[in-house]
Amino acid sequence: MIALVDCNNFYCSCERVFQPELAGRPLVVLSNNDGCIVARSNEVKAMGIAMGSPLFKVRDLVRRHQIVVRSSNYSLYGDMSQRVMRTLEPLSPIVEAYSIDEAFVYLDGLKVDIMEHARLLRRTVLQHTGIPVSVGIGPTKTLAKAASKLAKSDPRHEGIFSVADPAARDVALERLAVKDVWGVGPRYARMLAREGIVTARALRDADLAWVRQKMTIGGMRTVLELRGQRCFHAEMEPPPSQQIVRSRSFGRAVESLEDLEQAVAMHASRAAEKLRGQHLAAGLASVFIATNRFKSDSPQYGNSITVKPAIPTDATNTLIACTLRGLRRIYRPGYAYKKAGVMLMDLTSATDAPQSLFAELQSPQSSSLDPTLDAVNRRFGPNTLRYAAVGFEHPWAMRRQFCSPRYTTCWNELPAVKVRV
DNA sequence: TCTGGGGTCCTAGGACCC
DNA sequence: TCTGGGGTCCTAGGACCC
Repeated sequence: MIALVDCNNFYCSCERVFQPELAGRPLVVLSNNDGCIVARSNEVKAMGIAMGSPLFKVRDLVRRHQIVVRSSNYSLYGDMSQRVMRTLEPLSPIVEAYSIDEAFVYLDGLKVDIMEHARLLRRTVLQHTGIPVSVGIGPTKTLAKAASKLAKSDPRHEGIFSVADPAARDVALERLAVKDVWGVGPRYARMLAREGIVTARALRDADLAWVRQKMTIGGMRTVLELRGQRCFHAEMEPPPSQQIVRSRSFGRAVESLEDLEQAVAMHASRAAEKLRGQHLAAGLASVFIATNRFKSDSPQYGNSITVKPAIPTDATNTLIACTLRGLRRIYRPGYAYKKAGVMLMDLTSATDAPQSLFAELQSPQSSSLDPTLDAVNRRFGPNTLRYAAVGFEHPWAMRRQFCSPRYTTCWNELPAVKVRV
């Protein structure tokens, strides 16, 4: 069996650990710029305030119910998450940290009473960290997730629910809405509802070939998992990242190229830090900017461009140089920009990249306006100049660059207001 | 003028997760 | 006035090569 250990209202619970007087009081934690509600205490959930609600839309409720409002503190949550995971580790041979607030705890091979062990997990995490958790138990990850939803649905379960028993499973899955199944998002839920499938049980019993056709291979795996067949296995160490994104909305819209340059340079530098933290090098760097998509009455513009360094790199100044060149090409004056970001892609192991180049970049004698280019050209010869902004190796790649909407689409000419980044 | 078959790589778009 | 920030996977189709 697998137990999913899920921290209740995680960010709110973390805040309460350090401010116990918040216990029992309605509490929300906000996203960046204090824009949206990203965590709600049970009291707030009971008021019907939805996850992701913009704060300004629920101001009245917040005032009326004296809801306590907190900005988010991600280093605190990351630290608390680690404490929870470390607490779980001695209690199971395999603990897979799935997200900041969830872990799959494998009970296979443990000679214990499963419900008793679930109570132990719950009690120990609460004692060691102060975080309340729910535990869902099932033979597959999807069923354990389903069980944890049910554990939270009724306080009489005291935070623990099991679908280990096949006979009880039918009743349990009948009670679970199909939209609450792991792997079924809003789009699939709507499609399934049109087909008359509204419960987890109905999805489990649906025709496999039909599911495969309508929901692709992932949907098929979900159904098999609901039937008790394991398709999603434990991943002990996370696979290396395929992309690294750093982006933020601005607190206030900006118009000037200089402001955007500052933001993009900062994002590039933070993204490069993340990159080096994972010992990776980036083969492509993308930069994107966008206006405020919620302001449908003001002119909209959004664009992105992908820039290719001559060689995969993890050097901050190279990545800043690339992204700033890209930015200058997509920047259009006269718009109120609300968001900017940098994405690093085509990631490879940094040990495969020529380290000495980076050593060279560190050295203070690089002097020209673009020390990165200097270093690259000294090392690889002047032809390496097809570096950065317009750097594509083949004529057809160049053509694609100018034809592909990804690189060139500007929405400001279109009647429909649509911003893509 | 019309016409093959097999393969790879890349991208866009759509879905999902937290 | 004020609306988050990361990620992944799958599929179809286009462009290329021989």
